[in-house]
Amino acid sequence: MTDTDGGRPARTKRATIVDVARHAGVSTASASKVLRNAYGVSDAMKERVQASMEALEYRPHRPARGMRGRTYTVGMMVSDIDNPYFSLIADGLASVLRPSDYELLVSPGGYDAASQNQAIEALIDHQMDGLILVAPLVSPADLERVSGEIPVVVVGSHTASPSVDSVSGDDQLGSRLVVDHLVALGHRRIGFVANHQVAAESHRPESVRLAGFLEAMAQHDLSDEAVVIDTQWSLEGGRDAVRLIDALDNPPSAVFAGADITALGMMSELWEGSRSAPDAYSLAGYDNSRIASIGPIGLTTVDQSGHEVGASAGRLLLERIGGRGEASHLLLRPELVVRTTTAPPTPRAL
Amino acid sequence: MTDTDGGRPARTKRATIVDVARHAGVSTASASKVLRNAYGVSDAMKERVQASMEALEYRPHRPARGMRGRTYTVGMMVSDIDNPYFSLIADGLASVLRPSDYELLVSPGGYDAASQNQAIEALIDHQMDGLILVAPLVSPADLERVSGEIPVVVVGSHTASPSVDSVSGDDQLGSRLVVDHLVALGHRRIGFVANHQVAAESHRPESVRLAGFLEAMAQHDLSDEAVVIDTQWSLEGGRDAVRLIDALDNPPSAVFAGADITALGMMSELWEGSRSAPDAYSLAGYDNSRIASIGPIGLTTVDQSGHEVGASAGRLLLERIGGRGEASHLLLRPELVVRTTTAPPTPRAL
DNA sequence: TTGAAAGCGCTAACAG
DNA sequence: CTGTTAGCGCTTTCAA
Repeated sequence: MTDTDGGRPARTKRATIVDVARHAGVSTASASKVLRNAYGVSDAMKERVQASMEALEYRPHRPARGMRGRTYTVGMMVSDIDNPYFSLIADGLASVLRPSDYELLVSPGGYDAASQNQAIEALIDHQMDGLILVAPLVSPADLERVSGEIPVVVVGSHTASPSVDSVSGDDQLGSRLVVDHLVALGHRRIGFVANHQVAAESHRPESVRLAGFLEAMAQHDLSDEAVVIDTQWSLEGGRDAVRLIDALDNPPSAVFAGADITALGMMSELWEGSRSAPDAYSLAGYDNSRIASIGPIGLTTVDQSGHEVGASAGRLLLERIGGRGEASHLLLRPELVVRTTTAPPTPRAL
Repeated sequence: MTDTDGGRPARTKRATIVDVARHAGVSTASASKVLRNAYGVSDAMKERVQASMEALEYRPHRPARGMRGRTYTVGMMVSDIDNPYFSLIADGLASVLRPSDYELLVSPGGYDAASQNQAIEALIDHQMDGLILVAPLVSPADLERVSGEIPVVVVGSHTASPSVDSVSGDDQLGSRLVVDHLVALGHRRIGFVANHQVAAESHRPESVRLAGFLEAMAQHDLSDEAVVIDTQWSLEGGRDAVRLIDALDNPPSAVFAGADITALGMMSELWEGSRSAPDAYSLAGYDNSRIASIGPIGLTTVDQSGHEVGASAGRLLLERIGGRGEASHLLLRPELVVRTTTAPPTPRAL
């Protein structure tokens, strides 16, 4: 016991709950209770312990907490951290987590089901208290399995699962807003850039947006004028879309790109051919990512209020962790943001 | 036990290393050694244990590992997950982490020193094996303290600390590339948009880029033509910059925005006044974020190869965790990417 | 209201 | 080369 070394400023070990308890002259069990705001501690003890925690600069060791109870950490799985929309979600999430003493950690899961599954498992292995999965590519069955182990809120996918909470924008409505806008402008033949899917999965936003597009066209008696371009929702996919449209016999006068990123790829490709929207054709995106508002871009798009989505997801997750039993599904109302890439159809010289 | 009930989703408890050991008929210590690829296990045992791990779908519990040894997780602190450049870094990082069995978790630390410090502490509390701090706003003293507890690689800040590794672009050179390019185009009076700092901190990229700008101007005998505009590196700061430049008696014919995000703000503001680059003045950014390459934007900028930065940072961190003692500092060579926002000066009608 | 003590799943001495 | 055993820092019965 060479503990009599007092005076050395170089304290290298961090304080544990045992140190706190000793410093406050109480048992570790009591210190733990104070730490967790648990039931049954006198105010006097609470104060004393908290003072000791401050004095020792005590910070609980999360893995240790995780061994028995909670880690007070929630994990968020995204495909890629570079998505302006995800960032808005993270912001909203953070805003509800901050006041609670929960903390957020983000895992970039990549773009395929296998690597996303791995990312999710890693989050579980870390003993997170709950998970936010943003537009996950995993199968419903996997989702079910995961939600058996840990509270899960899915963002972006339209699930009605009884074991998973969800928050998403009303993509059906969003598509209708775009079509209504384009039709009001005078367009009749309208294209939709679809995100190619191996298997049609009705719960994914791309499916809902496509369905919404087709339905809205039908409501305008324009089913015959709906043209679906099948590529990928990405910069490169947008470029492909332009080429595919160019190859069409009867091209549309307006195109709903399905996602901002696709619209940006299209704008880039058009630009390289010395063309632009809305001159070549009107163009609308979806997401209202920050880039869409930059002057020279000025993309007409649909805003889904990522911040609100994230905040709602956070609230749902906290409720779930707190013990709510039944699943809760939120559908948020999107809004159309009209900018400069949509205009009445250009009369074509024949 | 109603375990024979075919419909019930079976296992609810996950396998532990004890289960694996029992299943393989060995001690937990041996199972642990196999798990860690540790020294001194016969091939026969290794095989048997690995088979058991597969059979039981064993996945190590990270908090438990963290209690005694490593968590095999590295944490990355960024201000905001929505930064295209950070995403490139994360990609590069992931590419070197994947083959090792390390995993990456990202913490959005926000835009002030206090919240970043908190994020860093949280990462430490999670018992991460190492930290990547991207352009951290924390003080050198705090950095020193942190690096005493855990291996740290700083990305983006030019530190020469003996206890912290670092990887950054050669911002001094980057600035010179831009100035050389603009001067070669025929510009003489050139502006630099500075990121306002409360205290001048020479290690921060903004300081180095400013210094590099001034030095390059001096080398061209153009010190008198260097005009520094003091705002913030953000979309809004870019807008301010345009207004500040408009108020100048003798405005520059070219502006180096210091960062892409600032240049984008400037483009937006110019656009709203029906102006654009390079007509109003030539404009260059820094970072080569993905948006910069979008056709209608076409921003001339400096590429720092985020992927390479991230990969290098990952390698350094792994080495450090592996036991390397002395600090290592990498300076990566940036490259100029010329696009459409820079051109020879427009002759002004007087 | 408080405290003693038994683990959580894993790793790291140390024996055999 | 393999096994036994003692914790890591915390939470949680269960007594006092």
